Amino acid sequence: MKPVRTRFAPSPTGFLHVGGIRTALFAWLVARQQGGQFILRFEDTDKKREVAGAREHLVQSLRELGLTYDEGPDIGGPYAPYVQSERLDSYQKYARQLVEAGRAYADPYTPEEVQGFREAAQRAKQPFLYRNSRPENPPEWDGSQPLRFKSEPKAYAWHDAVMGDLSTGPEVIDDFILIKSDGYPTYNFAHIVDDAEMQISHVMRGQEFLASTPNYLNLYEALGLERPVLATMPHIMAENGNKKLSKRDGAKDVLDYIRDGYLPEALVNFIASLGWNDGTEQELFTTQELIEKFSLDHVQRSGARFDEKRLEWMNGAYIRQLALDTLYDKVRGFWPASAEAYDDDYKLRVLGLAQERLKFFSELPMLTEFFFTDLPINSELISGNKQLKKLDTAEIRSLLEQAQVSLTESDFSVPDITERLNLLLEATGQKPGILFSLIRIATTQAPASPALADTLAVLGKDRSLARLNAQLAALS
RNA sequence: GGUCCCUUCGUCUAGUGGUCUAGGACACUUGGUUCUCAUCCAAGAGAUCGCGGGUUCGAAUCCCGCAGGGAUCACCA
Repeated sequence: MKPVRTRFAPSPTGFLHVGGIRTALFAWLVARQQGGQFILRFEDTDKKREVAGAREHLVQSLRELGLTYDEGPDIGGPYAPYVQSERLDSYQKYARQLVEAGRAYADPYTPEEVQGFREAAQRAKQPFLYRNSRPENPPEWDGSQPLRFKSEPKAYAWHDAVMGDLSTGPEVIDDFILIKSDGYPTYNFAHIVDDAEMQISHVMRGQEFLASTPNYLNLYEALGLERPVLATMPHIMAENGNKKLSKRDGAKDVLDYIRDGYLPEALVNFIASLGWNDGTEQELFTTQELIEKFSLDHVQRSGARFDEKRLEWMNGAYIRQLALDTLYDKVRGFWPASAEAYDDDYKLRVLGLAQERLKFFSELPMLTEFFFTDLPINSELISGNKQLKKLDTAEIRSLLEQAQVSLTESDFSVPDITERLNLLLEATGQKPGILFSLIRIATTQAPASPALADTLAVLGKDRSLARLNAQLAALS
C-alpha cells in the first residue's frame, strides 16, 4: 500500500471561506489518521486573477485552525518547490512527452475562432467539444500557441471515495488545453503532473471538478500514471438559497471567525460535522477524536447548509468546557476598553460570571461592560419592566433605600449578600421579581446580568452603593 | 440543450429489508432552577423519508420512471 499523502492545493485568487477549508480539513484528517503527510501547494498558474495577500491568508487560516502541513511553499520539502509557477520545467517535460507520443498538439485557432465553434455548438443546443474541430495538420508547437491534449474518447467507470461508483460515456471527453499561450499550464494539466511527482495518494476536491474527472482519467492513461484515490466533496451552501457558499453572499472566512473569538477546535468540529458524522449520535468531537474516527465513506454526498446558529451553540459549548484560567488566556484582547484599568483578579471574577453566557469572545464587552464602567441611568429599564412599572416612585424609593441600608452593613461576600437579600424580601413583603429586579437594574443599568448576589459581590461595596445612590437621585 | 451528481423534521444529520407508529443535535415553544440574560434539567411541536410505479410476507432502505435542485460544457481553478 502506498503511503498516504494528501494535499490542499488552493489558488491564491481569493480568501478561504469555511466551504473551502473543509476540503483542507478532510485531507488533513486522512493524512493524520494514516500517519501520512499533508501538503500545501499553491496553484498560481493564473497570474491575472491572483490576489495580493491571498497566500498569507491561506497559510494563516490553516495555522489558526491547527491544520499543520508537512511540506509546503514556505517550509519546503522533498518535492519542492510547492508553487506551480516555479515548476514550469516539469510541465514542459511532461508536455514534450505527450507531444512526442502524438497525444498533444498545438492549437492553431485564434481565440475568436474557438469562440465561434463554441457559439455554433450553443446554437445547435449541443455541448461544446473542441475535438469536433480538431485540426488535421496542426503546426509544430513552438510555445506561442496553446497546447491541447489529444484525447481518446471512451466511457469510464470509476470509484470515488465519497460519491461511490460513477460512470460517464465518451461524449464528455475532450481536447482540453494543457499549456496556455502564456506558457503556464492549466489547472487540468498542472495538478496531475504535480500530484504524480509529489506522490499524492488521495485527491480531495470540490464537486465542481466532478464533470472534468473523466478527462483527467484520460490524461492519466496517456501519461501512464497511476491515478490516486479520488474523493469529491459536496458543496457547502449559503444559509438561504441553494447556491454554493461564496464570499459574495456575505460568507465569512475562517479568520473572520477567529477574529470574532471562535475557538479553533470548535470551528474544526463544526466544519467537520457539515457533511460528516461517525454514525452515532455524538455531536462534539475533539480534534483528536476526529482524527481517529474520520472516514471518507461517511462523508455525505449531498450539499450542506451553513447554519451559523449551530456554530454559535457549539462554540458556546466549547467555551463552557474550558477551565477558567485557560479561558482567561484566550479572551485577552476581547475585553472592553474600560477594563484596562482593572487587575487580573477582578477580570477573572467577571469572566467567571460571563463564561456560561459567552457564545464567542467578541460578545464580552456587551456582556461585561457594566462591571468596569458606570453605565448612564436608563429609566426605561424600570418604566419598561412589566412588574416595576406598576409601582409609584415613592415605593421604588423606599425599596431602594431599604436595600441601601441593609447592604451598607454587608461584608459583600456572596453568602452574606444572599442572606441580606432574603431578609429584605421578608421585611418588604415583596417578591424577588420586584425587589431583585429593581436592585439589579439600579446597580447595573443593563438589561441583563448574572445572578444578583454574584454580580454585587464582584462589583464590590463602594460601587454597588454608589450606583444605588445614583439611581435614587435620578428618581425624583 | 448534453453529461454527471444530489433529494429523511426549518437546519446539520442517524438510518444499508423487519427492532422506524423514523432516532439525535441546532433553532423554536412551554415549565422548573428565589429577578433579567444565559447555563442546566424536563416536556412539546416539527419529516405521509421529493413524487409515481414495481420487487417482497414486509421498503426510508432494492429496481424503474418522473420531478426538483446542483455542478459542468474557459488559454479559471
